[in-house]
Amino acid sequence: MVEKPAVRPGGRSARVQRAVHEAVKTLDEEVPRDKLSVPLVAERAGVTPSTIYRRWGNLKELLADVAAERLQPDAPVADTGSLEGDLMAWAGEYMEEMTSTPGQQMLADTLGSTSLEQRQRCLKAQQHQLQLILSRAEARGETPLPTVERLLDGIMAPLTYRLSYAPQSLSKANLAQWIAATLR
Amino acid sequence: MVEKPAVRPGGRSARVQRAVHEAVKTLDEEVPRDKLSVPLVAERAGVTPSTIYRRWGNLKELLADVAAERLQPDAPVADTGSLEGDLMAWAGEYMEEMTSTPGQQMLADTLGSTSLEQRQRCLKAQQHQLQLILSRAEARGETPLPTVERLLDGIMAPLTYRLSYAPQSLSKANLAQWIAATLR
DNA sequence: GCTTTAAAGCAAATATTTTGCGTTAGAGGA
DNA sequence: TCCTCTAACGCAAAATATTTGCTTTAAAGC
Repeated sequence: MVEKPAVRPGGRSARVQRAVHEAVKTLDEEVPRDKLSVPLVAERAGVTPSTIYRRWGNLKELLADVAAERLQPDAPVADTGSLEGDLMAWAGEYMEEMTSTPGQQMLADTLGSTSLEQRQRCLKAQQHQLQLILSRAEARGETPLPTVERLLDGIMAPLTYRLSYAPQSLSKANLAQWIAATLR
Repeated sequence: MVEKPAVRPGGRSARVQRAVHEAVKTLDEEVPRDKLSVPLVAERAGVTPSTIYRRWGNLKELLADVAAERLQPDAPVADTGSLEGDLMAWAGEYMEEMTSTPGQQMLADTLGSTSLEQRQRCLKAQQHQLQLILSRAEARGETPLPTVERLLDGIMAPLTYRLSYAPQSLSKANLAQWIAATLR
């Protein structure tokens, strides 16, 4: 049904994937969104357009794939010493990243994609990060601890909702309030 | 900067807009999404493709425009006799609509659009509906009343988040719980 | 090494998008 | 009511992008 992104992870396939992803990321900073095209990406990546069409289908899905990958956490979550602090640090950084122009693009790319798969990757990553934060809180002996689900509904959901519908209305104060209310 | 959708509301312009919107809506039920194209819509609507390109820019923006329009409430909100009941009825209907395949498409179309404008239209509509429900509750003497903002953060945000990231995990029970927690 | 094959390249065939210019319909004034 | 003005549309040619059939390449597995 759905092809895995890297059937032959070690070789040419992987090289092409890296080159194409890299090309998308650099071009996205150089050209306005409506000028970004498959042939342009292909040229920068040093591959033929048909390779991209055969592998990703169309520009939209390629962009969703790249965005989903970029949303995978690369840096470990900071340890501030408290659950509330960790949440504020992590979600605050996420908020900052996603209110920027490229961040807004990434959000639109993932949410606009036809395939649920990419969004599920992002959700998994968020769940994983939150679980990590919760485990640390548990090790510290903080209690009572909320569930990951509760953190998603209480913090990430309103954050994401506003990132999409009213990004200019977002502030750290908002975030702090959601976190406090969710931990109460 | 951003052209108003109907500069000459009474005439040919409006007719073309209606025909194009109508064409998108019917075609969206007939052909798979990746077969939907501007030329196809143009033919069905009885206009030339260049008209659509000049007016909407590209397919993505056209779809976002149509989706935003469809998300404008047409039916008045049911009056169930209580704030909680009204919220459950209204949000429940929304949830049902948006978990369907065309609903998921509409959501992706609006959230994937480059222009914030369309999403703001949807937000305005939701705020308006919620305000209506709150006003009725106030007339009934229900108290204390939450703010519209609180309803958005507590109910619509988690609903929307799950509609995008994990639609299969949604249930009426979830919704009821968010509503109850938000009114508490 | 050899064989096998998934994925890439190439190029021709289609399809879509853009653009310049002529035409039309409706808004606003006389 | 008629006239004028112009935004929006139609048309068709040019420019781009997408699809497709076939060939070639490189990496996996023996």
